[in-house]
Amino acid sequence: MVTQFLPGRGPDPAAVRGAAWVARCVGRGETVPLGPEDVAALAGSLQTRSLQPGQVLFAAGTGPAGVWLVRSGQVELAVGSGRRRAVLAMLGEGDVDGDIPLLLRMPPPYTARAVDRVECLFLSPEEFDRLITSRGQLARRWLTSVAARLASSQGRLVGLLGGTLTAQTARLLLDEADRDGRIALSQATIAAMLGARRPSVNKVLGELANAGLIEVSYRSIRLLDTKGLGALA
Amino acid sequence: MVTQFLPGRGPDPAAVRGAAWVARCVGRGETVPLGPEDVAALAGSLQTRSLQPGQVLFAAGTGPAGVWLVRSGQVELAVGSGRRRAVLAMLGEGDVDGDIPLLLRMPPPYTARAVDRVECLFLSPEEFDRLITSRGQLARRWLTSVAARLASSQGRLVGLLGGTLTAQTARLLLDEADRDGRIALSQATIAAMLGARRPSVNKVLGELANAGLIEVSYRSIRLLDTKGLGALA
DNA sequence: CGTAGAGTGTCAGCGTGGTGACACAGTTCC
DNA sequence: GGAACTGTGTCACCACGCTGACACTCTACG
Repeated sequence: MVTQFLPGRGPDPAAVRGAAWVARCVGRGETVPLGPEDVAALAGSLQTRSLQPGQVLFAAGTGPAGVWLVRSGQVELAVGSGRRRAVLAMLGEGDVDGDIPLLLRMPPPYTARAVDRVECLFLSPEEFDRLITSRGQLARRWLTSVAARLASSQGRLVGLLGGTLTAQTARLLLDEADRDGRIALSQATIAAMLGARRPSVNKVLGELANAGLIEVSYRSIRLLDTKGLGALA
Repeated sequence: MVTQFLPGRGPDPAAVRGAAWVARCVGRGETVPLGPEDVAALAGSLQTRSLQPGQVLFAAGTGPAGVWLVRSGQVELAVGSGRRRAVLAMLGEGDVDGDIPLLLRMPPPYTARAVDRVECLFLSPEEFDRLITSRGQLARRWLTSVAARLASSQGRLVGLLGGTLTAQTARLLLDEADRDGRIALSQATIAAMLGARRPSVNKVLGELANAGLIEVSYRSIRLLDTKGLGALA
């Protein structure tokens, strides 16, 4: 499922909407606004792609695939599989990945896999290179996007380095919750994000639920007491 | 101790050397060469600064201080103190930090502190902003620098998520070793980088030394068998 | 040279979290 | 509606790493 801008036939409306969305979501708009030409250049390069649950966006160790921008659904960045699976991050709406291997010219160290059905925008390696090289504002904006990811990665690091499993779990829940205080992750995935095992995470979640801090249901957790969780973390 | 380029009196030789050094070290030179004008602009903005052991480059939660480029010595990026100290990274020659808070317009989440006597180059927030905004090649180059830091942070994340303390230690030693296979860190610092306690790390290092994989001395470890360590990790 | 401070080696006791396993609940799809 | 699958709750046993402590060694510096 691929749609692409065809030069000479007018811009693909889906790509134009996608470009406007990128202009809002990637990096910090407040400080580095994108001009109309930047958005138009984006619209000419973006493809839209749909992925089935379990489908791989790019695999660890393979040649660089391209840049993915998630419009809906969840994407898991993980290393290893089975009992040794370590989850680096979960991408949701507005998140970007795949650019780092291109910038550093090295294969991605982790595998990106769709959890749900996922709708993405996609930039080929060549298009990404061209855009970053030719459009200064876009490069500047991309800089803030990568910086934000670095900050978030360092945040995870801090979360993992300190405290008991309860504290780590509390922090992770606070970090991963969406606006409404919901976390749509299986307990196995949460365990893989913490470097812990599922039974241990299950026990901790049970305790947090008993304390009235969260509500646990199937593949989903709701935060009830953000303050309380913060105190634990 | 501050030297700065004084307009009208010709460029400060130290700043010019510093700028050439930045041109070599920051980001990936192969793919994004800096032009002579870029280097000149850098030379006009860089200050050189010396720091005593224990001195703070910037502190967690304070307003953004500026961009630091380490020319010699070690800088520790840490959160918390005492028993709860978590070390995010150790900066050595060629490493950069302090730009992320500027790009994201938020206070740094960790404190940067000199371990040794440290020689740095420094860019004020305003100069950094000006350079990144006006010099496209430099922004592009900086993008690869931040991308490299993100990759390294994710590497630490993977290291922490899996395996026993022995495996984590082996990975950390491999990551932190310099060209000659030396690691100049106290065992307390290694522990703080692993989210573990010093006695545990000491025990692991003893085992690794007994196995002939490393050699442990005062504030310093030498790798003897990189392959063997890799097998453990 | 001698002292203060930082870093290292080591230990017994304890507790958190891992292991492996099984039963059951919720979801999906035919 | 029922089968197949994925996710959750729970348990007894065990081990790895934490705690707190103390003695010793190395280095820096007056």
